[in-house]
Amino acid sequence: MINDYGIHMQIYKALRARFGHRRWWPAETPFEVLTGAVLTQNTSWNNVETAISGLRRAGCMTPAAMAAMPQGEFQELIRPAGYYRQKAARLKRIAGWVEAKCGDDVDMCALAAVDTGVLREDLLGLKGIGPETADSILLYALKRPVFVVDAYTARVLGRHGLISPQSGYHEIQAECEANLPHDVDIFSDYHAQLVELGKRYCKRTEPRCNDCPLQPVLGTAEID
DNA sequence: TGCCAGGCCGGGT
DNA sequence: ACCCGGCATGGC
Repeated sequence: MINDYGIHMQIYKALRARFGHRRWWPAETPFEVLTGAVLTQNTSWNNVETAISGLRRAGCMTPAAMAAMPQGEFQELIRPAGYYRQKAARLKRIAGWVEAKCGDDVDMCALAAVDTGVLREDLLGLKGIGPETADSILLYALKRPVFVVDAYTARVLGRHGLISPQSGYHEIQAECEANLPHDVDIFSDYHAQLVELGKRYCKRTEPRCNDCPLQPVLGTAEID
């Protein structure tokens, strides 16, 4: 059977045929995924890349180096990513937490032993890590089968009537996880595909998806 | 040139 | 349990 997993698997196949396999998350190490996940909060990835390059050049893309860096100097390094005073304080504390758990290990191997649910709660307990950031770290850095919901996901699925307009993070996540195989590669690539679709066809400033590649899958019953 | 980008926190209802 | 203002830079 092809359609065992329902509508989301069909959408995924259509998007993948259209866009090809996406390479996500763009990062050299798991610790860099974590760093990027915090820096990209309500911020364009282009700005985050500038900040990440600076951190790499400064030798600051490791838990111990980041935790030890003077606050003012660290602020200047991440300034291009915006909200730099907030993010500097939070990210340095998060780096300290990682160092306490893993030492100066950019692969954060020690976290591999921790149960996903426990790890998620630990991450959510850190100031500066909310649901999306926690799940991005779990999926893209630590390879746990957790579906990530972001602004693109909610907008794309909402405009196609696949979720109710008032559904929150966990409802959207549950809807996707219930209709896909719990597989890290599927979750990763599907999320990346939805972002690509959003960027190209489902911009926030436009009232609806134009020329949407999903129409063959969804039929004509488009909802706003 | 104002609006937006791969959210989260804290205080208020 | 929601709702809101604040946080800040760079691109279009």
